[in-house]
Amino acid sequence: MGLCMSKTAKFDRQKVIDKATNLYWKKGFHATSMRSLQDEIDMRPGSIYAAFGSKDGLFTEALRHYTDMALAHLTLCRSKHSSPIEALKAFVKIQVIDTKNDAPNAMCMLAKTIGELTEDNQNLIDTTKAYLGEIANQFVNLIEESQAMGEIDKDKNSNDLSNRIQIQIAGLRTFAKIDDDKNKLDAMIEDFFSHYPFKKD
Amino acid sequence: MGLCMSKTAKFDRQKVIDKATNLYWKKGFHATSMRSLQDEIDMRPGSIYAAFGSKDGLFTEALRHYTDMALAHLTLCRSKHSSPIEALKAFVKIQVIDTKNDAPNAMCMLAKTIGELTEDNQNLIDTTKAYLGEIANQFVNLIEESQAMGEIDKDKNSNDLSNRIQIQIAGLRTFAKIDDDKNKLDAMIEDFFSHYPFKKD
DNA sequence: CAGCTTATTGAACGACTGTTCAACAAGCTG
DNA sequence: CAGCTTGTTGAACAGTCGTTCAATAAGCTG
Repeated sequence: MGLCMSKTAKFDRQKVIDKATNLYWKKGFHATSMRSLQDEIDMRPGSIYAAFGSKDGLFTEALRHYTDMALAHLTLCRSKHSSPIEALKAFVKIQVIDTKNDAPNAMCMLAKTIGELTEDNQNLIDTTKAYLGEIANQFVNLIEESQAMGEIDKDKNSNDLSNRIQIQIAGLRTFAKIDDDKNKLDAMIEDFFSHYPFKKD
Repeated sequence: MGLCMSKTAKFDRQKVIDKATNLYWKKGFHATSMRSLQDEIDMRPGSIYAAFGSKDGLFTEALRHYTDMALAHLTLCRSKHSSPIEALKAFVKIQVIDTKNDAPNAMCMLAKTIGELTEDNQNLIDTTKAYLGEIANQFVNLIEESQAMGEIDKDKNSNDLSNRIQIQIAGLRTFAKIDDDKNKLDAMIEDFFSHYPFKKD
């Protein structure tokens, strides 16, 4: 028996997920209809459901893809800066400032999802929380690296600092939707990383 | 001609708006259907549309009501604290911590709306931004009062400080959906108001 | 009570929702 | 090419969406 005796030609799964992610990110879960997704990714309902199972299923893949992009950004920032704290600052600036130009939505897709969904979609919420946790874990790694280098006080709880960074990103990206003065946003991020609890008070 | 010759008995408009606000706040604009609103406020479609015009119209009234409640909370906090900065801190704690128990949603309804809606509902976004501005103005008033009393450095820009408070509220309320450790949230709020740029660094 | 005005009702509308499935197309194996 | 398996199609489904409107009910005026 051959390993594969059938039709093989398929859509580019990664490209499809990327386009779906952009639409979900821009409009949110509820405001994104399967019809508009069909147009965006140029697939018919049958193919979409065969490949992803449901609207929830495709959304879950979009959340995963979004998280992977964020983690990749973070790794890239780390490679560009010898200082882990500078890498974190650069990452925050990308998320808060650069996102205003090129991204489908100024909001973080994960934060937006946490805010939008209710217990009616508990599994999507749980997935989203888990992915936010993955990003937070990388923050913790960079913070502990920074502490080992003496940049940050070793007495500080790395998990707590990680939480504070996530809070700033969520807050700043919400604020950026109201007032997108890039200089102001940049100054606030600089301030955040150059005062308590990151620098001695 | 009499001033009013007709049926007068009506529903309690304020109570209806309050219930509608709770549902919109909990589920968001898109996930709230007119059918579920009908059940919640116990009115038939014709009455709702006669009184509020549309789903958007009722939502606009809900946003106004939410804003009025926030402003009332702020005024109450001011009356309870001789220090304007303590009043602000108390307000933030109410918004971030107490809201976990009694409110329909841990998120700020205005921030949630800003995040959820797109240019398809530009007028609702504009209204929401204006209401966030009203709250920010009251923050500015309290901050300048605080500066006049010597609590906060007069060189600091009151508008900038107001923005920073809004950013903290948005960020903390998002974070509270993931990790609702009240002690942690309380400590972060205390930290925020007792360090730069509110206290000397 | 009659007559006017206005509030309320709820069935109904067309459009849209997420999803299904029988029919069809396409590539591999033998 | 025949035969099998799998991918793709799009019409169609039952349900829900926001909204309308003719019919009815209810209170005020005269």
